[in-house]
Amino acid sequence: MKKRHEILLRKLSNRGAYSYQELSDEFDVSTMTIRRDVDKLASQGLVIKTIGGVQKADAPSYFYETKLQSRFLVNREEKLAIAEKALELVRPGQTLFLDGSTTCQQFAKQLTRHSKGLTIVTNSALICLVMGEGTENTVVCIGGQFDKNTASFVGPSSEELSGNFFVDMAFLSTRGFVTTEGTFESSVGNLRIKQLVAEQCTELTLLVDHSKFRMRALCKAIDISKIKTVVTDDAAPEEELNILKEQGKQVYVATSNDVLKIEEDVVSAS
Amino acid sequence: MKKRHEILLRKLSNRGAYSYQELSDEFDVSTMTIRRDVDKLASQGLVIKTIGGVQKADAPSYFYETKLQSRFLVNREEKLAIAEKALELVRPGQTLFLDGSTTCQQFAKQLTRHSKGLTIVTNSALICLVMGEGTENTVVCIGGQFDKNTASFVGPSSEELSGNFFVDMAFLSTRGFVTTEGTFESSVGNLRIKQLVAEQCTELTLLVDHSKFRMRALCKAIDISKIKTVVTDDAAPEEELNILKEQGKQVYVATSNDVLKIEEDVVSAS
DNA sequence: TCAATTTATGTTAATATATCACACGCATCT
DNA sequence: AGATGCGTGTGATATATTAACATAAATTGA
Repeated sequence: MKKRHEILLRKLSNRGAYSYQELSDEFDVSTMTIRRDVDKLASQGLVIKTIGGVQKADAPSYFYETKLQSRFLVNREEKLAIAEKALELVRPGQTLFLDGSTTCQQFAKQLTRHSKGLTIVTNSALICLVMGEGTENTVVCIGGQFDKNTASFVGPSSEELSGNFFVDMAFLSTRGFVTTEGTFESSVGNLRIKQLVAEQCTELTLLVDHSKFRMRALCKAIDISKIKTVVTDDAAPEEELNILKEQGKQVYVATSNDVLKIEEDVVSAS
Repeated sequence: MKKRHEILLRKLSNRGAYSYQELSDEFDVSTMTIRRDVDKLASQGLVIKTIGGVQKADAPSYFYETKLQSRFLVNREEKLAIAEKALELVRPGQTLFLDGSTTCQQFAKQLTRHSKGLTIVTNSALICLVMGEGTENTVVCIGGQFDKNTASFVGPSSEELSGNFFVDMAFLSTRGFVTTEGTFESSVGNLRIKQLVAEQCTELTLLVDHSKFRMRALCKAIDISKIKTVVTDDAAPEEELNILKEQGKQVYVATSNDVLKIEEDVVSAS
C-alpha cells in the first residue's frame, strides 16, 4: 500500500469525498495519477468512484445485516411517521425500553436528534449504535445470545437481566396485532423478553404500522390489557382503531406524506 | 416518493449496483428519466451516483461511529496480519472472549470466514454485528452501559455478567504494553472487564501491534504473569520480544506485507 | 557500478458520459 | 378553453473517463 493511498483513506475518513482536482493539487501529482490511485482502492472496495472524484466506502459490508437492511425499507415512510409521532409521548428524564424492530430503530434515530437526558434500555445492538452517534442519552443494553436475524440479544441470560430493569415506558413493535386479543410474534426468541418488559414497565406503548393489524402469528406475546397506548399510521383500518378507543386505549395516528404500495411482482421479477 | 424510486431502492438492496442502461431497459423509460430519479435519491443520501450508474448507499451513516471508523484504519495492515496469525491459536469447539478493540474486530472478521462451531463471548456491539453476518458460530454478548467511544458495554452490570462466563481463551488488545510489567489502559470503563476476563479464562492471549510496546497509560490493567501468548507484527522491537521469550511466553510474529508509516504532518495539515 | 527491467508518472487524443436547454404530452385547476 | 405544473424525451454541448504512448524514477541482477 502506497503512502498516498494511506493518506487518501485517512482523508476520506475525515471528510467524505474529494474531487480529483483537489487531490491532484494537494498531493502535487497529475489527476491521472490520482485516478490510478483511486482505481486501485476502488477495486479493493475501500473507496467508491464517483463522477469527478472519490467518496469513502461508508461502512465495510459486515457492518450491517442484509436482511435487516431490506426490512428497514419496507413501509419506511410509515415507520418514520410513527417514530416522529411517538416522540410526543416522551417526557424529559424518563427511562425507556426499545425493542429491536426496525420501527424502534427509526424511533431511536429520532430520539438521538430530539432528546437528551433519557435512559434507554434495549436488547438491540443496532439501537445501541444508532443512539451511540452523538447522543446525549444514556444507553443500556441487555446482553445475551446474539440473534443475527434481528441483531438483538435473546436467551436465558437476557431474560435474567431484563428482569432487573424497570422502565417508565416500553416501546414495542410486533409481528401481528389483533385489537381484541393482543400482539403476536413468530419467533420465540424475542417473545420472552417482550413479555418480561411488558410486566415491568409502568406504561406500554405499541408502535405498529397498518400492515400488522388483524394478523396473528405463531405465539401470543402480550395481552391487550397491558397496552396503554398505540401509535400507528393513517392507513390503519378505522374500525380497529375504534375498537381500541372503546377499550380506553390512547390512539395516535401518524400521517405519512406519501403512501405508495409497491407491486411485489415488479420487484420479484427483477 | 415515486413508485420507480421505491422499486429502485429495493432492487439496490438486493443487488448493489445498476447501470443507467439496465434500469432504462427494465423500467422502459429513457436514461434521462432514470438519471433524474437517481439524482433525487442521491440528494437524499439514499443512493450513490457512480460512473454510468448507481450504487446503493451502503449503511446509513448512523450505522457506524466515525471515531471507530478512523481508528480502524490506523495500522490496518498490521492488525489484519495479527488477526490472521491469531487464527492458528484457535481449536475447534472452543469458547473465546474478544474485547472491543479494532484488532479484535479484524480477528472476529477472520473467525467468521474461517471457523465454525465456536462460542464467542464479547462486550462489543460491533463484534456481534461483524460475526452476525453469515457466521456459523454462537455469539454471546455481555450487556451493560453502552460506551460510544468503543461501541462496547461497560459498567457494573457488565462486570456482574462477565463474572459468570468462563472461557477457554481470551483475546485482548491494549493501549500500552510493557513487557516486564503488563498492559495499560487509559479508560477505566474497559479496565474492570478485562481484569475479570483475565481472571476467568484458561489462557490469555494478547494481540498487540508494534506501536503499543513500551507504552504506559493511566492504569495498569493486566499483570504480565497472566499472559500466556503474545501475537504482534514484525515491526515490534526485537529486544522486547526476547524479554517475553525469556519469561516463557509464546510469541507469534505476523508479517504484514507492507508496513508504511504515514507522516502525521501531511495528514494533519490537510 | 552499470545496464536491464520494472514501476510510476505525465501528456495527448479518442471515447464515453453527464449536463443543459428546449419541446412535448398529460393532468389539474380556474 | 386556457393556464399552470409536472414528468418526460431529444439533441447539442460540456465534461469526464479511458487508452495509448512517452518519459522519468526506482529496482534488480550481474
